[in-house]
Amino acid sequence: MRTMDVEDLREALRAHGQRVTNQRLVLLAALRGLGHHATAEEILHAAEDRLPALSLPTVYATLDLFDRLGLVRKIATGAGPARYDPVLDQHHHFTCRRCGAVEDLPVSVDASPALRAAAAGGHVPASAEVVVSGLCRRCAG
Amino acid sequence: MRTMDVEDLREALRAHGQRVTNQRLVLLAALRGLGHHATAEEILHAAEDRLPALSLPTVYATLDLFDRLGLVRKIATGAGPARYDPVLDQHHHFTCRRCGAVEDLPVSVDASPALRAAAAGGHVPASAEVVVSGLCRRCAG
DNA sequence: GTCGCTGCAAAGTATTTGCATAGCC
DNA sequence: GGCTATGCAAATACTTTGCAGCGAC
Repeated sequence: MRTMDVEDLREALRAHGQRVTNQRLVLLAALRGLGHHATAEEILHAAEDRLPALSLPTVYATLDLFDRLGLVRKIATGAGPARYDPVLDQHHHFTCRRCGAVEDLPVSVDASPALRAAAAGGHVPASAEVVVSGLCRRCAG
Repeated sequence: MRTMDVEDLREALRAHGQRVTNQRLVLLAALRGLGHHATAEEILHAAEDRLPALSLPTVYATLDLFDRLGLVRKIATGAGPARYDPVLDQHHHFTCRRCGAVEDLPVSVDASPALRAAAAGGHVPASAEVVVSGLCRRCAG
């Protein structure tokens, strides 16, 4: 699968009538560069050398925009701050109940019955994923 | 399936060396009585006539205990406060991105590959569920 | 009687809002 | 040039913590 680069982001933003700003370009690159499911604060720090005046509210606003455009997925863990996942293909998640860590589960599960059930209930489903929760390696050990 | 009643809760608490208190008995009954995926505050209000001095920290502590004992499931929505689900059988959830509402999806999906993948990754999985997110009837309309 | 649960107050963490300025289109 | 995004400060929302007294065992 093709990875999302700067040009793709420009296009996606324009297609939705959103402005192309440095903050948006750098923040998506920073999240992707971190290579894991980062928090807003981690993304802020990762981008600070390129945007020294960057603020946390901007990070939240930008990630929220990306989430609405389908460029990232916000993952609320229930333990600590939300994590953000750059979406490149369909995958599922493990989340630790104790520390809030999130890890990808590269398995294929057919969740379409759940999507259909949500639609049948009158809702407008956007995505379906399997969430496994428990204790991560670290917290269990 | 049999529903969890007061006697079951007594047993479950004793089996884990936990004390059987009025707050615990009333709070589980209140959550079950509400008939939906309630927030801590909703549960507090639902129990207030039976326990006028009940406090929100106690509600949180009690729901957290129930969650650890597997009597309820905490559902972090990412929009608004967490919801709590009295667990009686295996089911999945729809959550609204905008208002945080949670609804059951009475479908059967085989999520066991995801459980196995988590275990293979060194984690200790406790449960797996399909989470469909999107806009609920109300927010979409 | 002991130890854990509860209630209260307070703090802490995560996230959002209001407003003035800067910067994209 | 108009209008949106950003940065800053502050506020809000949610949840947890510390401690003293009560109640289960």
